[in-house]
Amino acid sequence: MPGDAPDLSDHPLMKHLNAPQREAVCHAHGPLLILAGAGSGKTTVITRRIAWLIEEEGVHPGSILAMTFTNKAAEEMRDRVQRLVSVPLEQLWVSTFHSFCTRILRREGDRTPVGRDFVIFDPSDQKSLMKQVLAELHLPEKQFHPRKVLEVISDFKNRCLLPEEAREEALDPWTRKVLEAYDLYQKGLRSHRACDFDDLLLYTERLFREPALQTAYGDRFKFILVDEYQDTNRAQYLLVQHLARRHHNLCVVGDEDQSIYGWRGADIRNILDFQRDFPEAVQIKLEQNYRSTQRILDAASSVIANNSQRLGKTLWSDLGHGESIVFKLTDEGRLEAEWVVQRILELRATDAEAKVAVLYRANWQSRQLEEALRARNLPYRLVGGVKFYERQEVKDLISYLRLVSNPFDLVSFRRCVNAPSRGVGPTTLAKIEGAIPEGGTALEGLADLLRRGELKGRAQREMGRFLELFRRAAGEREAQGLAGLVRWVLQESGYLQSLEDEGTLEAEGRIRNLEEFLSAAAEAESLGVRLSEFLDRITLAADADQVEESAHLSLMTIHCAKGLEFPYVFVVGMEEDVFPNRNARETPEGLEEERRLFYVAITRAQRRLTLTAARRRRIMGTEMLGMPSRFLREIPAEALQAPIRWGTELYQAGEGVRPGSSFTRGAGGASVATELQRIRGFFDRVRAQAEEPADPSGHRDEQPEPEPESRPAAGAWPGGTRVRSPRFGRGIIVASSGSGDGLTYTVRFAEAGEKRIVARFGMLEKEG
DNA sequence: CCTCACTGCATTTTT
DNA sequence: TGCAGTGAGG
Repeated sequence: MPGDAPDLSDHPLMKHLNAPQREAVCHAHGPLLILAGAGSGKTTVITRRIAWLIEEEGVHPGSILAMTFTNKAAEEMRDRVQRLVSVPLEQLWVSTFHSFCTRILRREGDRTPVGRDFVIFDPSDQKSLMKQVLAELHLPEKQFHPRKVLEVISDFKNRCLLPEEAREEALDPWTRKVLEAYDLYQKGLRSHRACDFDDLLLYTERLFREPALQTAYGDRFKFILVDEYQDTNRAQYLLVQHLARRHHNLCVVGDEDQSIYGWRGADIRNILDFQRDFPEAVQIKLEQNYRSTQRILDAASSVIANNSQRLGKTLWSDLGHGESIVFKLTDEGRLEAEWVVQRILELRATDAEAKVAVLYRANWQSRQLEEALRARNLPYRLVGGVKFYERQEVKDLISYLRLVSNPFDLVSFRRCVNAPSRGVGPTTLAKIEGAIPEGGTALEGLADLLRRGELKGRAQREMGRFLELFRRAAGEREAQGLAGLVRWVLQESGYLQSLEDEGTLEAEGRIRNLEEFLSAAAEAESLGVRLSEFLDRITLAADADQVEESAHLSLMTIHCAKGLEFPYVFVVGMEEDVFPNRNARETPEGLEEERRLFYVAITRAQRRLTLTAARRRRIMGTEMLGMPSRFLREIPAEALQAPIRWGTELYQAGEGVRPGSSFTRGAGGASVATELQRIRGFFDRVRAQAEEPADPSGHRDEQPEPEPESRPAAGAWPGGTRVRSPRFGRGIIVASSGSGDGLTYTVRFAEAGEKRIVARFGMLEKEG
């Protein structure tokens, strides 16, 4: 192989590497695109390449910048490089995009609207600020759902558009209103001296547009490496372009088939177009998989082959064919969970140490699994869900610390001023906020109010103490360090006391959480972390960061599982509307992303993959019938332990029932039993007409049997149709689903935002 | 101003 | 199902 002289294979850094991997490791200069299939030893290649640069090319660690998406990935990368090289790596920049940006903004932030002592707002802070904004603009939350508005704003930010710049994108009245909210929201953030997650990227990208800074940092980072490049959004893309413009030593690693963050603004084109951005780029494909058996890879390849947005890779393995993939259809969600638990118990009987993961599409699906696991006393590790730092008591405590760190943070002020309860309600709060001097802080406003004697009774007494707390906090911070400050705040605020007074089991749990927080602070302090950095870390901590790979049984979403591997993997909830998710189903791109997600799920498995579904399931309190996921059809029959007998299975799963229709037992309509009867009758008629559908070898050919729920029925209005509703006014059809009586449109109304309208009831009229 | 109870509504996925 | 937002009563 050219460029792969035989002597290189003997190099310690090349040990156990295949030819493309070696090529990637020693490619030092010029742009490089590494298309790393799942399980192809990507991290090994990246870390050895960094080691190679340092040891063989003599590159100073301080000139290397490596970007990842999670802290965990960053830490692992740093650790592994450190084991390979002989020099200390303090100067090496390995960090997530977000912490990289935070670091830059803390250094150079004088040039941004929020200065360098900003706080980072997490989603709940964003939401409370947004509510404030919507109230101020008199926008009803019914039509301007705070989360939805924030989503649209986030979209703009991910594309590097500030309010003024997004104007031509905002065509309909609804979006124009959102733009007003965006503008006010940014002003709010500014006066709080706060950044949300997106601002970190956006502001940093702005900074790097300045020639002076671009040159300074571009010069400094002579070698840049980006992991998970397929997940970068526009802001991240531009950021990297700015930095790499100088030296062109940009190595990006990614896999377009594992791009699963499109909804967060990730743009798969970034990786698809890398060759266009850097025509001289070298492309290396890593296709040998060291993780899974061939059977698992066959299934994965066959599934992903249904996607169009690809560069194309074919994974192969020399680990042998391995076990067949099992699919189990159960009657009901609870039985599915119990079946999975039963299989795990059997597994444990032969291999007590077996590492198992149960993966699902959305967090709510963990509940039934947890119940089944607890019933059998099986310990497990749940990843994601309610995060530690988002718990009420922890957030309360954090709000004190944030206010100490940045007194302009009004959201935190509002939170801690009445936690524990100090008799400050909306009235007093409004008074305080009204007293805030121009460009001043809430604490100053409060001090003013007290001086003028405008607070009476309990409020006066409590607020005096509250203010005193913050007067002394700075001193305590100096004198006691991080952990000392936390302990002091817990005591002096009366927060701990109020929990102790409660004396309930719940309060005890909260106290334990606060103690855990305290030890986290102590640990950070021992590492020399200061308050503001500690707060940054907390808010930028990700779900994926808390994965313990030593756990024997892990429950997590597929998103969280990306990058991980497990000998035994269960993927549960393989049903239409669950996976693929109901909302993603509407568009081809959405469906392709779901399929990539399934691909990610499959390729987590090393030895054994089990897929399960349920015919009936309680979702949001109502009984739903679901059809098996269309993705199951994309798995080759040869890879399965037993063929999926579609005719029969669909029969029992309730083909012919409108997905999304629900039955309330007895009440006013059909019971589940009579509904099933109806379905059986329907299917009996189908079976009478059609040939025996259970032919195991033929089921893949009878394919594209119309899928009534995804294809709008004939006569349905296509997307883009302008309509009028008596209730919501003028709008435009964004999507449609179902057929017949179930035909449902998703309509973006000019005034009312997006609504789902059942055609039969909605009285929609076409507009000329 | 706080607490409790009721109702109505929503579930993707996360740095 | 469970949470969050609202309203009545203490």
